[in-house]
Amino acid sequence: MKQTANYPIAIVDDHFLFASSLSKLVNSYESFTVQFQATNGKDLQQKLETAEQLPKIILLDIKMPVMDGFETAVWLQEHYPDIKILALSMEDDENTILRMLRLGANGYLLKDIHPDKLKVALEEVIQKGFYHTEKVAEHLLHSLHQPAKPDKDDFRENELIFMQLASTEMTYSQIASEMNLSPKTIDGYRHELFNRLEVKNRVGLVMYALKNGLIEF
Amino acid sequence: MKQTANYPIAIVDDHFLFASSLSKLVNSYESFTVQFQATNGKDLQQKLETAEQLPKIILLDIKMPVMDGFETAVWLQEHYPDIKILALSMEDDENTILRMLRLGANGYLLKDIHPDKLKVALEEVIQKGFYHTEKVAEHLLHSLHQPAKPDKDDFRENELIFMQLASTEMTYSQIASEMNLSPKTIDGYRHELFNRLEVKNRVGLVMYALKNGLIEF
DNA sequence: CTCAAAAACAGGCAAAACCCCTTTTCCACA
DNA sequence: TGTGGAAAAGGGGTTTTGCCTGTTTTTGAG
Repeated sequence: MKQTANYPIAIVDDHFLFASSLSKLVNSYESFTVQFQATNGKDLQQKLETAEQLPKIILLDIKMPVMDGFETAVWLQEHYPDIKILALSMEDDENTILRMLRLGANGYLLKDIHPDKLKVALEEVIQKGFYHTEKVAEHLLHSLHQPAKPDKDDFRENELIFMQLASTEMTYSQIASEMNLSPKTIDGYRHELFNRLEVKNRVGLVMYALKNGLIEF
Repeated sequence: MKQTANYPIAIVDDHFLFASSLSKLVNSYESFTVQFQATNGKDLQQKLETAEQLPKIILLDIKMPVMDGFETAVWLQEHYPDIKILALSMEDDENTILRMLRLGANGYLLKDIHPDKLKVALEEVIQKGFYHTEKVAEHLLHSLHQPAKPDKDDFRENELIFMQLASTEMTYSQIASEMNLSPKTIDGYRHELFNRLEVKNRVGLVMYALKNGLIEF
């Protein structure tokens, strides 16, 4: 048996089948061993507290119930800054990637990569501290030329509520009473948002909000 | 080494990392061996043609580029009716499940199941010819009480085009000229759809169409 | 070829959406 | 404490949408 360093890995993904399969794959790499799996951020918190040994790298899914990848990354940065985070996601949405990297992820892998890349990624994160695929780099470069997509933080609470309600069949005056505001204030919200987002009408506003994840549908 | 039956399996999933990981898992079951992986339906077609041995079961993802799970299931039914299909998806949307089962899938697994269930599912499909989790059964029972969600086939081509255009910032008269129809005809489409879909206005129509996958956004 | 169903088209009217500009209210902060 | 800027509210308009009640044209089965 060869004597090589063996790094403990944790996998956080709500898709149990995927997480388990991925474990098998990671365990087949001789330098890495999956220490535990968690199904969301909360679950991870508990498992880290009771762990006798901390994982070196956490493979972190983004879309999860209860506590998603973003929240988890923030929490990890605060409580376990030494653990490297490798985000693992299907979303190749530029905003998502950027957001995750800004939150301190040491790499961003798309779930459709070749398994060999995962091994390389793990190794590079251990050695260099980070890893990025060409695809992610490409996306990042692209996003430099593309105007930044908006975030929920770019809007006031009332604006978000208004947009959510604008996506229903309510008239503006109904929205006004729902929000305990004058119809004229709603008129103002609309005008302001139309201008800022460069949309021409209510449908345009709703589609914009949906496309950018500002409202649920 | 125990001497047990060994069934060949094929995996069709565009997420290469998941497919590869899943292979490891399936290969760890002594009665099953992954014969090949494909990244979409087209890819599967080619690999089946050149395969010296046909897989007994195909683990089939639904959302895939090029040729998705639905198309693939139809094609398989026609060309290789003996191969069992186990649909494997994240969507627990009732319509999707029903549609897949109607297209001849012998089982429907959600990607967040426990890996043990996959083993059971594979075994049962071999023995009984089908397998369904409680969750799927539950969804199916639920769908009996829930009115059936609409399909693209429930709409005429023009209605779908109209709905797609209604989700833009165009006015109805602009939509009319875009579709080379009189504004009054568009008026008629709208009236008809509002009635049938029980929506009150354009936003309601657009949201309905989006929720039911009738239009892209 | 015939005829009934459907699809397309139409006028008119009220309501809602949209637009521009002004005034009041509120609150942070100097 | 009063003041400047932002949020809220208002007045008064045009355009678009939504909803009737119809008529004409197209389509397709027999």
